[in-house]
Formats: sequence, C-alpha cells, structure tokens
Amino acid sequence: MLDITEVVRRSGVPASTLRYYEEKGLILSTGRRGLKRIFAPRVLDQLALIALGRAAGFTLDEIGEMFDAGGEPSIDRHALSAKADALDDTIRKLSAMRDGLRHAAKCPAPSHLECVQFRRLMNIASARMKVEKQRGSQDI
Amino acid sequence: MLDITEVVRRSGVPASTLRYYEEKGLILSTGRRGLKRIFAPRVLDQLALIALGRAAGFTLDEIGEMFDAGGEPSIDRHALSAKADALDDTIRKLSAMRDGLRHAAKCPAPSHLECVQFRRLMNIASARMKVEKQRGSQDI
DNA sequence: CCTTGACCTCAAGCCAGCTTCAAGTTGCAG
DNA sequence: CTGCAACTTGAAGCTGGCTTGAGGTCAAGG
Repeated sequence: MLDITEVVRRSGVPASTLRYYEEKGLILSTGRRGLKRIFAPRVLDQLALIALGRAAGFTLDEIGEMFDAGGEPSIDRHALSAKADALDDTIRKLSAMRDGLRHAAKCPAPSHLECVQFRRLMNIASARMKVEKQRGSQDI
Repeated sequence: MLDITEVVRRSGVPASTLRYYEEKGLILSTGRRGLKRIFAPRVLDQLALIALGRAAGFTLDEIGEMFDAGGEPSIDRHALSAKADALDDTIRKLSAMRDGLRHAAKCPAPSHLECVQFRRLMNIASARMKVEKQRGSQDI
C-alpha cells in the first residue's frame, strides 16, 4: 500500500494529477488513512497505461471508456478494435509526415511544394485525413 | 487568386481559422481587395501541410518553425531531422498501443495487467516515453 | 445612389487537461 | 500534548487552438 507521495515518487505523476484522475474515475484510491489517500501498487500500472493512451492521442474520456478504474480493458472488444484501427490510420499519417520531413531535410529542390516526391507524401497523408474526418475519429 | 470564401470551400478550413493562422504567421494573404483578403492558390497546399503537421501532433508554433509562411521547409535541416526522429519514437509508441489494444480485444486473460504479453507491450512503450521526457520532445 | 451581405477587427469565450491557491485537517516526531 | 509538514478540498487560473459576437466597412447588384 502506497501513500500519494510514494506514488508520485515512483510514477513521476504529480499529486494534483493523481487527484484529478481519481476525480475523473480513471484510477481508484483503495482507502484513506485519516484524510490521506492510500493506493494499491497496481495503480502504478494503471498510470503507465494512461500515459500510454495519452501519448497515443486518446482523450482521458476515451481512456476511461477503454479501461475501467481498475485498469482492466473494457468488455467492449469491438470498441477496442476500433481504437486500434484508428491508431493504424494515425500511424500511416505520421509515417508520411516523417518521410516528408526527412525528404525535405535532404532534397535540394527550390520549392518543396512543387517537388513531386514531397507532394506525393503530402497527398497520401491528407487523403487519409479526409477518411478520418468522415468517421469523426482519432483527431490527435 | 482566391477570396477567403473560395479558400474555405476548397480547403474545408473555416474562415476564422484562416484569419487565426494568418495572424500567427503560418500563412500569408497576398493582398486585399478593399478590406477583403486575397489568397494565392498555393495557400491550399500550405493548409494541407499544416493539417498534416497538426495530425502528427505538432503545435502550430512548431509547424511555424518547420515551414515558413510561404510553406517552404525551414532552412534548418537539422531541426527537420530531429522532428522526424521524434515522430519515429511516437510511431513506436502508437504501434505498441495498437498492438496492446488488439491483444486486449482478443486475449481471454482474467487480468490484463498481469498478462505477460500485455505487460511486454506496455513496457516497450513506457520505456520509450521516459526517453522522450528526458529529451523534452514530442509529447502529443 | 443606396442597400445588402460578405467581409473585416478586436475582444471575449470555450474545451481539455491540468496546476495553483487559499483555507482547513491530521498523522506523527519531539 | 504540541506543532508542523504533509495532506485535504473546492474553486479559480492557465495554455493551445480555435470560435463567437458585436459593431464597422465596402464592392457590387438593382
């Protein structure tokens, strides 16, 4: 059993954020010693999961839908797959952006907006984006 | 030469956003007819580029550093490469997240936080994240 | 020439995700 | 038992990226 300071020390997540997450129902404190929250060690895993989700561009609400306050994945396997698909699209966009940047860093073309290769990368990614807008998903 | 309504129609970007981007120095209007802004067709490409950057998790300020108001990549090739590297890290995290979600959608384990495969995916991604925090980069 | 409505500006507002602040409580070292 | 540092709460504040609103200007059609 960990007090909030210990959780802060081990996770690097500020106390204010822990209280905020608890208020939002993303984590649970297992009890109180007086006023003070007590956490089960498992909260450290949940925090890692939340950080991962945030880094993947999900909102806190979405993460809340994917995992319960105990950190277990939602029963809705279909929703989980849908999130995974959304991530695939995002990954494709990011890859195009990365390739575009790498190309721009190398290519000596006078105007990149007119460089064939650069435009091709741009188009791949922006075509993807329109698809996503239609579906209204995963707009990091 | 396009007026703002035409740019809105062709790009899907709201007029308020166009004015905001101009104010921020991300795009340029090439002149005025009376009070009204006139844009060169090239602004459509720049908007696509900005949308791509946003989707890749860059802030407007970062995009401003990567590309000048004409849409040409920054002269600082080193910075462009650095952004590309940051994207590589992000892509790795997202891939781990995606795999984790796909696994969670399938795996019948009672507790995923104790599922070896799930934990392995989590760890890959959170190790990556610490590296990024140290470098202070790309925290979508 | 006059109206109209598309554009303009500037300021304020909104949402997410936190952080900060003021004021109150309490476990525990001395 | 006392004191104080570490916790607590609730509300307000902040940043980024826009959107909205009030009030003003002006180009073009009738």
